[in-house]
Amino acid sequence: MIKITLPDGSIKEYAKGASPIEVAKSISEGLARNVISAKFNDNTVETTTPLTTDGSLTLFTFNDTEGRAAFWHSSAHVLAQALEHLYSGIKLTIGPAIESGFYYDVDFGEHQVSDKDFATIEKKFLELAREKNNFEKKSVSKTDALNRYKKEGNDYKIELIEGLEDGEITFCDHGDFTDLCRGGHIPNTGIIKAIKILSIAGAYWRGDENKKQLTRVYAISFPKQKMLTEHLALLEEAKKRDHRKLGKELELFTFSSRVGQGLPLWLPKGTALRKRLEDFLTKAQTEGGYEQVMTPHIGQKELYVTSGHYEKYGEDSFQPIHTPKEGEEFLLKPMNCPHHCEIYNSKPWSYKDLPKRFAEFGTVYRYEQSGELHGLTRVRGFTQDDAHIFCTPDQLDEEFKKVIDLVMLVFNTLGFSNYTAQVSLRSKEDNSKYIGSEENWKKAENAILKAVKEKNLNYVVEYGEAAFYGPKLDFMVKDALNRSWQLGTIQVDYNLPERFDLTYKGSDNELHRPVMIHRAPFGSMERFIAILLEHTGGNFPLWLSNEQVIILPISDKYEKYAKKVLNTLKNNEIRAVIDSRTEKIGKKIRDAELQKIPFMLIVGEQEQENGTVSARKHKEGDLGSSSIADFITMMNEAIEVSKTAYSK
RNA sequence: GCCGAUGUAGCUCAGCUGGCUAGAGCAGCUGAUUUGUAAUCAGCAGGUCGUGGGUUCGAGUCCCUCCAUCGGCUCCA
Repeated sequence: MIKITLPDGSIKEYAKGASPIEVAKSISEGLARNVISAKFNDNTVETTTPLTTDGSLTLFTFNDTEGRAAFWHSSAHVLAQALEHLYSGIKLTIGPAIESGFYYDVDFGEHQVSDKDFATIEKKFLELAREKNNFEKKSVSKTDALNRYKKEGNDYKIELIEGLEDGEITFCDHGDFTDLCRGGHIPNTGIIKAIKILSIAGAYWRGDENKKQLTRVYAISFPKQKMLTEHLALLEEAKKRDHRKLGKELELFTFSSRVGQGLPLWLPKGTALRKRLEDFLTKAQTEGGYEQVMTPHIGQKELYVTSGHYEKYGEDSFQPIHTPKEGEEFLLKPMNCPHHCEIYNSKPWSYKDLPKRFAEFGTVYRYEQSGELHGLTRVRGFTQDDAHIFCTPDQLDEEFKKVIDLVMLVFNTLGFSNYTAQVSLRSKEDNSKYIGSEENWKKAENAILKAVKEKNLNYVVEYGEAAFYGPKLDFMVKDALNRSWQLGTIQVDYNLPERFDLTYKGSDNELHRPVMIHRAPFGSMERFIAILLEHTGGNFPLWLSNEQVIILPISDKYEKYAKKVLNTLKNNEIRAVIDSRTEKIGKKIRDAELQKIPFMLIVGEQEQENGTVSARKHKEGDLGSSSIADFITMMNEAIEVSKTAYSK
């Protein structure tokens, strides 16, 4: 007998060799039906794996992340099987589960696959799934494994197997299909009831653009058809929050192919919104001891050669601007730091002057690859809410923590509670793309790690994500379709101060090197507004809305009174407009609702006589009538609340 | 940059396998209506069908180039 500890702490005895599914059966038939994956002593096991020792067992259903991973990973096997049935001679590579579904990377050889083939693939998939074949894992010797794929001529699998230790290689069979696999499957294929091929895309083998590009088939599967239908409906809903769609509807920004790819044009309403965000941050920064500076949009090439940016990005960026003078070259400013370094260099500093905090809404231009451009989140011309802090080494920790506080203020005020703090460090393997001494990198990394710990931030460490001159603390936020974007960023830099020979006079009367912090709480105005749009669906917090109130006269007889109300609101710093079209009130309300204006004021005969307004709240409806003064009081309170709505 | 898809009026879309002057709704303009909590009615106007080439008696429809957009990959100072 073996003793099995269950998640609730209870311990039950089973015959040696009992499988997780048998354990589930002993608890309830219903559970046994739904169990699709299991973990035994922290190892993922098949539901049919015989358990031979005492240990703790966790059972997973589709409701668990682990269960879904097993479900989707198993689905990838069936997808591969379906593809092998439909396309002869294809080479399989890898097929993992992802956050939402799974994919399989395939070398289709001569075959051309496009979205017109999705229906056929789905049909074959379901046909194979319905065979209800069990997933069976087996150990294979390295030689046998290699021989199998050598026979098939599948170099990808051979490469994978060569990276594995003999003795740890396993295959998984179901029906007529076998794949190299470390395991973690659902009991049988019959559990998969619904499948949707979502898209196909090119993906480089091993993520290396110098290697062959494979075809990646993305799909998602479910144990019930209804779940698939719901999932697809959810995707449709998310598309309605797409910032590109909302930006157009709300007239915030546009693009013109004549101006150029990735070069956003800010419309009046978008500009007003952006200005409001800039004002909000400027105020917070002024309180935090920052000083505003301004620098030009171009700089001599030498400036970026000094900073190291030219060597790193010069070839793949906008090329130098030439002047009538021989050999004179300017670059469009791709970042503000070198300019700010030169501002620092404009006079000698004492340790008593530091820290200096130079802030600028600095517009920069980067030649992003055409395939990378994406609405406002990835553009070629954008404005960073940039600042550079020059401080003594002693001040670094304190300054870094203050910047974290500032980022948190921004995120809390705008409701980004769902962020990931990511400590972006150098690659573990290849340090060739970074500049600066090992010692300085270590110091910078330690400063960041110390600060996040002292600030009690939940953070993840990502290797290979550092900037070439230093490590970063990045604040990642997801868009409507769950894609992660870097918004806020804080970077510690010991390198640029050296390259620009920045100094300050210490109390010892010697020259010392300051440390530099690069930081941008929004990241860029463009990307931040894009993500804000997707999070709010265009229903901005009241303090940020361009039009907080729209006045809707019942007919043009009440135009005069409407204007009086408008002026009263304006005198009280409430942003309002009048809809004076000769439309029926229902139409005006509908249009105001579609424009997502937070409050509507209906004014007609009654209101004019009594000096009142009838308020209506966006999405919520009639609030009843009140005096203008009472409405203003209510508005001012609501605006204040909207500034702190998300703070804890 | 790479793989795949898409591109018809300001917006959302129709236009089957190539066949008469390219359609609709909304938005716009004009007129009528003076309206009470999500669309008043009528009329008018609006498109070199992304661009340039080609095939054809004939191209929005088929082929190629380029441009732009979308989903990924790679990249992201």
